[in-house]
Amino acid sequence: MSLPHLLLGMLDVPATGYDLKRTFDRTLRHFWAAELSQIYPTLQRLERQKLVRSKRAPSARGPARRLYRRTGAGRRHLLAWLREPPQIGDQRQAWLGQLCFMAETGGTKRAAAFLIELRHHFTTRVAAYDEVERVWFREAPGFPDDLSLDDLHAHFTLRAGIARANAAIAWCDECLARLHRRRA
Amino acid sequence: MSLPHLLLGMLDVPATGYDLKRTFDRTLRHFWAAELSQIYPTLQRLERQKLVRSKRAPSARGPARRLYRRTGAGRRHLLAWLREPPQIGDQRQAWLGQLCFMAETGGTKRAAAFLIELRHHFTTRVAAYDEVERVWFREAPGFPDDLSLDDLHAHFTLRAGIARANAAIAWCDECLARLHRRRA
DNA sequence: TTGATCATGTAAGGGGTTACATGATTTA
DNA sequence: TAAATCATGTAACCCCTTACATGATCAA
Repeated sequence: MSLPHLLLGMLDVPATGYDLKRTFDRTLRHFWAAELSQIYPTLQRLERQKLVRSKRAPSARGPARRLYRRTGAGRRHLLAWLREPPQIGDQRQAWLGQLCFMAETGGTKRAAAFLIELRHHFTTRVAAYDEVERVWFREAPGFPDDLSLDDLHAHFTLRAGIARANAAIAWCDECLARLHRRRA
Repeated sequence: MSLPHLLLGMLDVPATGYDLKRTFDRTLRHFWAAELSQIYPTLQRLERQKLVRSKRAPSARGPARRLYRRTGAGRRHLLAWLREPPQIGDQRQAWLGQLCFMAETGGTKRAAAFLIELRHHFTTRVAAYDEVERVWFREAPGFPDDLSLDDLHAHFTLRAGIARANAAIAWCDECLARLHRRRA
Protein backbone atom coordinates (compact mmCIF):
# COMPACT_ATOMS: atom_id res chain seq x y z
CA MET A 1 0.00 0.00 0.00
CA SER A 2 2.80 2.48 -0.71
CA LEU A 3 2.53 3.39 -4.37
CA PRO A 4 -0.31 5.86 -3.73
CA HIS A 5 1.75 7.52 -1.00
CA LEU A 6 4.80 7.76 -3.21
CA LEU A 7 2.70 9.35 -5.96
CA LEU A 8 1.35 11.86 -3.45
CA GLY A 9 4.92 12.60 -2.37
CA MET A 10 5.99 13.21 -5.94
CA LEU A 11 2.92 15.37 -6.67
CA ASP A 12 4.52 18.13 -4.68
CA VAL A 13 4.59 19.58 -8.21
CA PRO A 14 1.86 18.92 -10.82
CA ALA A 15 2.66 16.05 -13.17
CA THR A 16 1.18 13.50 -15.54
CA GLY A 17 1.34 9.74 -15.15
CA TYR A 18 4.01 9.67 -17.79
CA ASP A 19 6.09 12.26 -15.90
CA LEU A 20 5.77 10.26 -12.69
CA LYS A 21 6.97 7.12 -14.43
CA ARG A 22 10.07 9.00 -15.50
CA THR A 23 10.69 10.16 -11.95
CA PHE A 24 10.51 6.57 -10.76
CA ASP A 25 13.01 5.49 -13.38
CA ARG A 26 15.40 8.38 -12.91
CA THR A 27 15.39 9.26 -9.27
CA LEU A 28 13.61 6.63 -7.17
CA ARG A 29 14.63 3.46 -8.91
CA HIS A 30 17.17 2.50 -6.24
CA PHE A 31 14.29 1.78 -3.89
CA TRP A 32 11.09 1.56 -5.93
CA ALA A 33 9.87 0.64 -9.39
CA ALA A 34 6.47 1.19 -10.97
CA GLU A 35 4.93 0.50 -14.36
CA LEU A 36 2.62 2.85 -16.25
CA SER A 37 -0.07 0.17 -16.22
CA GLN A 38 -0.08 0.48 -12.45
CA ILE A 39 0.42 4.23 -12.19
CA TYR A 40 -2.57 5.23 -14.34
CA PRO A 41 -5.23 3.27 -12.44
CA THR A 42 -3.71 4.34 -9.12
CA LEU A 43 -3.97 8.00 -10.10
CA GLN A 44 -7.60 7.43 -11.08
CA ARG A 45 -8.28 5.88 -7.71
CA LEU A 46 -6.57 8.74 -5.89
CA GLU A 47 -8.79 11.14 -7.81
CA ARG A 48 -11.95 9.25 -6.81
CA GLN A 49 -10.71 9.56 -3.22
CA LYS A 50 -10.21 13.33 -3.74
CA LEU A 51 -6.53 13.07 -2.80
CA VAL A 52 -5.52 14.43 -6.21
CA ARG A 53 -7.40 16.26 -8.97
CA SER A 54 -6.62 16.39 -12.66
CA LYS A 55 -7.30 18.42 -15.74
CA ARG A 56 -6.54 17.90 -19.39
CA ALA A 57 -3.69 19.93 -20.79
CA PRO A 58 -2.50 20.25 -24.39
CA SER A 59 0.73 18.53 -25.27
CA ALA A 60 3.58 19.93 -27.34
CA ARG A 61 3.67 16.60 -29.12
CA GLY A 62 1.54 13.48 -28.92
CA PRO A 63 -1.91 13.14 -27.35
CA ALA A 64 -3.42 15.38 -24.67
CA ARG A 65 -1.89 15.10 -21.21
CA ARG A 66 -3.74 14.70 -17.92
CA LEU A 67 -2.06 16.88 -15.32
CA TYR A 68 -2.53 15.75 -11.73
CA ARG A 69 -2.08 17.87 -8.66
CA ARG A 70 -2.31 17.02 -4.98
CA THR A 71 -5.24 18.33 -2.94
CA GLY A 72 -5.08 19.50 0.69
CA ALA A 73 -6.54 16.17 1.73
CA GLY A 74 -3.85 14.46 -0.34
CA ARG A 75 -1.11 16.33 1.47
CA ARG A 76 -2.61 15.44 4.85
CA HIS A 77 -2.83 11.81 3.79
CA LEU A 78 0.88 11.87 2.89
CA LEU A 79 1.81 13.50 6.21
CA ALA A 80 -0.09 10.82 8.11
CA TRP A 81 1.99 8.20 6.29
CA LEU A 82 5.22 10.00 7.16
CA ARG A 83 4.26 9.96 10.84
CA GLU A 84 3.78 6.18 10.77
CA PRO A 85 6.60 3.89 11.94
CA PRO A 86 9.02 2.69 9.26
CA GLN A 87 7.12 0.35 6.97
CA ILE A 88 9.48 -2.58 6.82
CA GLY A 89 8.13 -5.51 4.83
CA ASP A 90 9.97 -8.79 4.63
CA GLN A 91 12.34 -8.66 1.74
CA ARG A 92 12.15 -11.81 -0.31
CA GLN A 93 15.45 -12.53 -2.01
CA ALA A 94 15.11 -15.33 -4.50
CA TRP A 95 18.87 -15.38 -5.16
CA LEU A 96 19.51 -16.28 -1.51
CA GLY A 97 17.06 -19.12 -2.03
CA GLN A 98 19.11 -20.31 -4.98
CA LEU A 99 22.32 -20.14 -2.97
CA CYS A 100 20.67 -21.89 -0.02
CA PHE A 101 19.97 -25.01 -2.05
CA MET A 102 23.12 -24.89 -4.13
CA ALA A 103 24.50 -27.99 -2.39
CA GLU A 104 22.11 -29.96 -4.64
CA THR A 105 24.47 -29.27 -7.51
CA GLY A 106 26.93 -31.57 -5.80
CA GLY A 107 29.95 -29.37 -5.13
CA THR A 108 31.13 -25.82 -4.64
CA LYS A 109 31.88 -24.92 -8.24
CA ARG A 110 28.42 -23.69 -9.12
CA ALA A 111 28.17 -21.73 -5.86
CA ALA A 112 31.49 -19.99 -6.61
CA ALA A 113 30.40 -19.07 -10.13
CA PHE A 114 27.08 -17.86 -8.78
CA LEU A 115 28.79 -15.65 -6.19
CA ILE A 116 31.11 -14.18 -8.80
CA GLU A 117 28.10 -13.33 -10.94
CA LEU A 118 26.41 -11.72 -7.95
CA ARG A 119 29.53 -9.75 -7.11
CA HIS A 120 29.66 -8.43 -10.64
CA HIS A 121 26.03 -7.40 -10.45
CA PHE A 122 26.56 -5.40 -7.27
CA THR A 123 29.79 -3.72 -8.41
CA THR A 124 27.98 -2.56 -11.53
CA ARG A 125 25.19 -1.23 -9.35
CA VAL A 126 27.59 0.64 -7.07
CA ALA A 127 29.29 2.20 -10.08
CA ALA A 128 25.91 3.37 -11.41
CA TYR A 129 24.88 4.82 -8.05
CA ASP A 130 28.27 6.51 -7.61
CA GLU A 131 27.78 8.15 -10.97
CA VAL A 132 24.30 9.35 -10.00
CA GLU A 133 25.71 10.71 -6.77
CA ARG A 134 28.49 12.53 -8.61
CA VAL A 135 26.28 14.33 -11.14
CA TRP A 136 23.20 14.74 -8.97
CA PHE A 137 24.44 15.66 -5.53
CA ARG A 138 28.13 16.50 -5.41
CA GLU A 139 27.45 19.38 -7.81
CA ALA A 140 24.47 20.66 -5.85
CA PRO A 141 25.06 23.85 -3.82
CA GLY A 142 25.98 23.21 -0.20
CA PHE A 143 26.96 19.56 -0.59
CA PRO A 144 27.04 17.63 1.68
CA ASP A 145 25.73 19.33 4.81
CA ASP A 146 23.84 22.30 3.44
CA LEU A 147 21.76 20.67 0.73
CA SER A 148 18.09 21.60 0.50
CA LEU A 149 15.99 19.42 2.78
CA ASP A 150 14.53 17.63 -0.25
CA ASP A 151 17.96 16.87 -1.68
CA LEU A 152 19.30 15.81 1.70
CA HIS A 153 16.61 13.17 2.16
CA ALA A 154 16.90 12.03 -1.44
CA HIS A 155 20.66 11.70 -0.94
CA PHE A 156 20.08 9.62 2.20
CA THR A 157 18.07 7.12 0.16
CA LEU A 158 20.78 6.91 -2.47
CA ARG A 159 23.43 6.37 0.22
CA ALA A 160 21.29 3.50 1.52
CA GLY A 161 21.43 1.86 -1.90
CA ILE A 162 25.20 2.31 -2.07
CA ALA A 163 25.71 1.01 1.47
CA ARG A 164 23.60 -2.05 0.79
CA ALA A 165 25.34 -2.89 -2.48
CA ASN A 166 28.79 -2.46 -0.91
CA ALA A 167 27.80 -4.73 1.95
CA ALA A 168 26.69 -7.33 -0.60
CA ILE A 169 30.08 -7.13 -2.33
CA ALA A 170 31.96 -7.62 0.95
CA TRP A 171 29.68 -10.55 1.75
CA CYS A 172 30.39 -12.14 -1.65
CA ASP A 173 34.11 -11.84 -0.94
CA GLU A 174 33.71 -13.43 2.47
CA CYS A 175 31.81 -16.38 0.98
CA LEU A 176 34.25 -16.82 -1.89
CA ALA A 177 37.19 -16.80 0.53
CA ARG A 178 35.54 -19.51 2.59
CA LEU A 179 34.90 -21.63 -0.48
CA HIS A 180 38.53 -21.17 -1.43
CA ARG A 181 39.88 -22.12 2.00
CA ARG A 182 37.63 -25.16 1.90
CA ARG A 183 39.35 -26.46 -1.23
CA ALA A 184 42.77 -26.12 0.34
CA MET B 1 7.95 -17.51 -9.25
CA SER B 2 10.25 -18.77 -6.51
CA LEU B 3 8.04 -20.29 -3.84
CA PRO B 4 7.59 -23.53 -5.82
CA HIS B 5 11.36 -23.78 -6.23
CA LEU B 6 11.99 -23.17 -2.55
CA LEU B 7 9.47 -25.87 -1.67
CA LEU B 8 11.23 -28.26 -4.03
CA GLY B 9 14.52 -27.36 -2.38
CA MET B 10 13.12 -28.08 1.07
CA LEU B 11 11.54 -31.35 -0.10
CA ASP B 12 14.96 -32.90 -0.09
CA VAL B 13 13.28 -34.76 2.76
CA PRO B 14 9.55 -35.68 2.81
CA ALA B 15 7.40 -33.15 4.64
CA THR B 16 3.89 -31.79 5.03
CA GLY B 17 2.74 -28.25 4.29
CA TYR B 18 2.72 -27.60 7.99
CA ASP B 19 6.33 -28.81 8.33
CA LEU B 20 7.41 -26.61 5.46
CA LYS B 21 5.80 -23.57 7.06
CA ARG B 22 7.85 -24.23 10.17
CA THR B 23 11.04 -24.45 8.13
CA PHE B 24 10.26 -21.07 6.58
CA ASP B 25 9.72 -19.56 10.01
CA ARG B 26 12.72 -21.14 11.66
CA THR B 27 15.45 -21.34 9.09
CA LEU B 28 14.61 -19.32 5.98
CA ARG B 29 12.87 -16.35 7.43
CA HIS B 30 15.86 -14.04 7.00
CA PHE B 31 15.28 -14.13 3.26
CA TRP B 32 11.79 -15.53 2.63
CA ALA B 33 8.38 -15.73 4.25
CA ALA B 34 5.37 -17.83 3.26
CA GLU B 35 1.90 -18.37 4.66
CA LEU B 36 0.13 -21.73 4.91
CA SER B 37 -2.64 -20.35 2.72
CA GLN B 38 -0.08 -20.00 -0.01
CA ILE B 39 1.91 -23.16 0.68
CA TYR B 40 -1.02 -25.60 0.46
CA PRO B 41 -2.30 -24.56 -2.98
CA THR B 42 1.28 -24.37 -4.28
CA LEU B 43 1.94 -27.95 -3.19
CA GLN B 44 -1.28 -29.03 -4.93
CA ARG B 45 -0.13 -27.30 -8.10
CA LEU B 46 3.31 -28.95 -7.90
CA GLU B 47 1.57 -32.30 -7.58
CA ARG B 48 -0.58 -31.64 -10.68
CA GLN B 49 2.69 -30.84 -12.46
CA LYS B 50 4.17 -34.14 -11.19
CA LEU B 51 7.06 -32.34 -9.51
CA VAL B 52 6.02 -33.74 -6.13
CA ARG B 53 3.73 -36.57 -5.05
CA SER B 54 1.88 -37.00 -1.78
CA LYS B 55 0.24 -39.60 0.35
CA ARG B 56 -1.86 -39.45 3.48
CA ALA B 57 -0.12 -40.41 6.69
CA PRO B 58 -1.57 -40.82 10.17
CA SER B 59 -0.73 -38.16 12.69
CA ALA B 60 0.29 -38.66 16.30
CA ARG B 61 -2.11 -35.91 17.20
CA GLY B 62 -4.59 -33.87 15.19
CA PRO B 63 -5.94 -34.64 11.71
CA ALA B 64 -4.29 -36.79 9.05
CA ARG B 65 -1.14 -35.38 7.45
CA ARG B 66 -0.36 -35.21 3.76
CA LEU B 67 3.29 -36.11 3.24
CA TYR B 68 4.88 -34.66 0.12
CA ARG B 69 8.01 -35.91 -1.53
CA ARG B 70 9.92 -34.61 -4.53
CA THR B 71 9.89 -36.62 -7.78
CA GLY B 72 12.83 -37.02 -10.15
CA ALA B 73 11.24 -34.40 -12.40
CA GLY B 74 10.95 -32.15 -9.35
CA ARG B 75 14.63 -32.46 -8.60
CA ARG B 76 15.54 -31.70 -12.22
CA HIS B 77 13.26 -28.66 -12.12
CA LEU B 78 15.09 -27.43 -9.02
CA LEU B 79 18.50 -28.01 -10.60
CA ALA B 80 17.47 -26.02 -13.66
CA TRP B 81 16.57 -23.11 -11.35
CA LEU B 82 19.94 -23.36 -9.59
CA ARG B 83 21.70 -23.10 -12.93
CA GLU B 84 19.86 -19.88 -13.78
CA PRO B 85 21.55 -16.53 -13.15
CA PRO B 86 20.86 -14.92 -9.76
CA GLN B 87 17.21 -13.91 -9.70
CA ILE B 88 17.47 -10.36 -8.48
CA GLY B 89 14.13 -8.58 -8.38
CA ASP B 90 13.86 -4.93 -7.53
CA GLN B 91 13.55 -4.57 -3.82
CA ARG B 92 10.85 -2.11 -2.91
CA GLN B 93 11.57 -0.41 0.38
CA ALA B 94 8.62 1.61 1.54
CA TRP B 95 10.58 3.03 4.48
CA LEU B 96 13.04 4.66 2.07
CA GLY B 97 10.00 6.19 0.39
CA GLN B 98 8.91 7.63 3.70
CA LEU B 99 12.37 9.05 4.36
CA CYS B 100 12.56 10.43 0.82
CA PHE B 101 9.56 12.68 1.35
CA MET B 102 10.25 13.49 4.97
CA ALA B 103 11.07 17.10 4.10
CA GLU B 104 7.28 17.61 3.86
CA THR B 105 7.17 17.46 7.64
CA GLY B 106 8.99 20.80 7.65
CA GLY B 107 12.22 20.08 9.50
CA THR B 108 14.70 17.40 10.45
CA LYS B 109 13.17 16.31 13.76
CA ARG B 110 10.84 13.70 12.32
CA ALA B 111 13.61 12.34 10.09
CA ALA B 112 15.92 11.96 13.10
CA ALA B 113 13.28 10.15 15.14
CA PHE B 114 12.51 7.95 12.16
CA LEU B 115 16.17 7.02 11.71
CA ILE B 116 16.53 6.19 15.40
CA GLU B 117 13.52 3.89 15.13
CA LEU B 118 15.04 2.25 12.07
CA ARG B 119 18.37 1.83 13.80
CA HIS B 120 16.66 0.13 16.70
CA HIS B 121 14.86 -2.22 14.35
CA PHE B 122 18.08 -3.30 12.67
CA THR B 123 20.08 -3.73 15.89
CA THR B 124 17.31 -5.99 17.19
CA ARG B 125 17.48 -7.95 13.98
CA VAL B 126 21.27 -8.34 14.15
CA ALA B 127 21.00 -9.57 17.74
CA ALA B 128 18.42 -12.17 16.70
CA TYR B 129 20.53 -13.36 13.76
CA ASP B 130 23.67 -13.49 15.93
CA GLU B 131 21.81 -15.71 18.34
CA VAL B 132 20.67 -18.00 15.53
CA GLU B 133 24.24 -18.15 14.28
CA ARG B 134 25.53 -19.03 17.73
CA VAL B 135 23.16 -21.91 18.44
CA TRP B 136 22.79 -23.16 14.89
CA PHE B 137 26.20 -22.97 13.31
CA ARG B 138 28.97 -22.25 15.79
CA GLU B 139 28.09 -25.51 17.54
CA ALA B 140 27.98 -27.52 14.34
CA PRO B 141 30.95 -29.85 13.72
CA GLY B 142 33.65 -28.32 11.56
CA PHE B 143 32.59 -24.70 11.93
CA PRO B 144 33.38 -22.58 10.02
CA ASP B 145 35.27 -24.12 7.11
CA ASP B 146 34.32 -27.78 7.33
CA LEU B 147 30.57 -27.55 7.70
CA SER B 148 28.44 -29.88 5.61
CA LEU B 149 27.71 -28.37 2.20
CA ASP B 150 24.08 -27.80 3.20
CA ASP B 151 25.04 -25.98 6.38
CA LEU B 152 27.71 -23.97 4.62
CA HIS B 153 25.24 -22.56 2.11
CA ALA B 154 22.60 -21.98 4.77
CA HIS B 155 25.20 -20.13 6.82
CA PHE B 156 26.07 -17.97 3.80
CA THR B 157 22.47 -16.83 3.59
CA LEU B 158 22.40 -15.98 7.28
CA ARG B 159 25.65 -14.02 6.95
CA ALA B 160 24.00 -12.07 4.15
CA GLY B 161 21.18 -11.05 6.49
CA ILE B 162 23.67 -10.01 9.17
CA ALA B 163 25.81 -8.07 6.69
CA ARG B 164 22.80 -6.25 5.33
CA ALA B 165 21.45 -5.31 8.73
CA ASN B 166 24.86 -4.10 9.93
CA ALA B 167 25.19 -1.99 6.79
CA ALA B 168 21.79 -0.47 7.54
CA ILE B 169 22.91 0.43 11.07
CA ALA B 170 26.08 2.12 9.80
CA TRP B 171 23.97 3.99 7.26
CA CYS B 172 21.57 5.19 9.97
CA ASP B 173 24.55 6.50 11.94
CA GLU B 174 25.90 8.31 8.90
CA CYS B 175 22.54 9.99 8.29
CA LEU B 176 22.05 10.90 11.94
CA ALA B 177 25.53 12.43 12.09
CA ARG B 178 24.77 14.55 9.06
CA LEU B 179 21.50 15.74 10.56
CA HIS B 180 23.39 16.61 13.71
CA ARG B 181 26.13 18.54 11.93
CA ARG B 182 23.43 20.38 10.06
CA ARG B 183 21.95 21.76 13.27
CA ALA B 184 25.34 23.05 14.43
C1' DT C 1 -12.26 -26.25 30.39
C1' DT C 2 -9.59 -23.02 28.08
C1' DG C 3 -5.96 -22.28 25.08
C1' DA C 4 -1.99 -23.86 22.33
C1' DT C 5 -0.51 -26.84 18.83
C1' DC C 6 -1.36 -29.95 15.05
C1' DA C 7 -3.32 -30.09 10.45
C1' DT C 8 -5.61 -28.77 5.95
C1' DG C 9 -7.83 -26.07 3.39
C1' DT C 10 -11.07 -21.91 0.81
C1' DA C 11 -12.38 -16.97 -0.33
C1' DA C 12 -11.81 -12.28 -1.13
C1' DG C 13 -9.09 -8.74 -2.37
C1' DG C 14 -4.84 -5.90 -3.17
C1' DG C 15 -0.36 -5.33 -5.53
C1' DG C 16 2.30 -6.07 -9.46
C1' DT C 17 3.79 -7.78 -14.25
C1' DT C 18 3.36 -8.57 -19.17
C1' DA C 19 0.96 -8.04 -23.11
C1' DC C 20 -2.15 -5.56 -25.88
C1' DA C 21 -4.51 -1.35 -28.11
C1' DT C 22 -4.24 3.28 -30.01
C1' DG C 23 -2.35 7.11 -32.11
C1' DA C 24 0.42 11.63 -32.75
C1' DT C 25 5.05 13.71 -33.37
C1' DT C 26 9.89 13.92 -33.94
C1' DT C 27 14.41 12.23 -35.33
C1' DA C 28 17.54 9.35 -37.99
C1' DT D 1 10.06 5.74 -44.07
C1' DA D 2 11.25 3.49 -39.95
C1' DA D 3 12.07 3.89 -35.15
C1' DA D 4 11.90 6.27 -30.87
C1' DT D 5 9.34 9.18 -27.83
C1' DC D 6 5.10 11.13 -26.06
C1' DA D 7 0.78 9.79 -23.98
C1' DT D 8 -3.16 7.07 -21.94
C1' DG D 9 -5.21 3.34 -21.01
C1' DT D 10 -7.35 -2.08 -20.56
C1' DA D 11 -7.04 -7.24 -19.77
C1' DA D 12 -5.28 -11.35 -18.06
C1' DC D 13 -2.70 -13.40 -14.89
C1' DC D 14 0.34 -14.40 -10.81
C1' DC D 15 1.82 -13.59 -6.03
C1' DC D 16 0.70 -12.70 -1.52
C1' DT D 17 -2.09 -11.37 2.71
C1' DT D 18 -5.96 -11.54 5.81
C1' DA D 19 -9.77 -13.67 7.22
C1' DC D 20 -12.59 -17.58 7.60
C1' DA D 21 -13.87 -22.69 8.32
C1' DT D 22 -13.08 -27.13 10.56
C1' DG D 23 -11.70 -30.24 13.84
C1' DA D 24 -8.49 -33.32 16.84
C1' DT D 25 -5.26 -33.63 20.78
C1' DC D 26 -2.63 -32.13 24.67
C1' DA D 27 -1.07 -29.29 28.58
C1' DA D 28 -2.26 -25.75 32.13
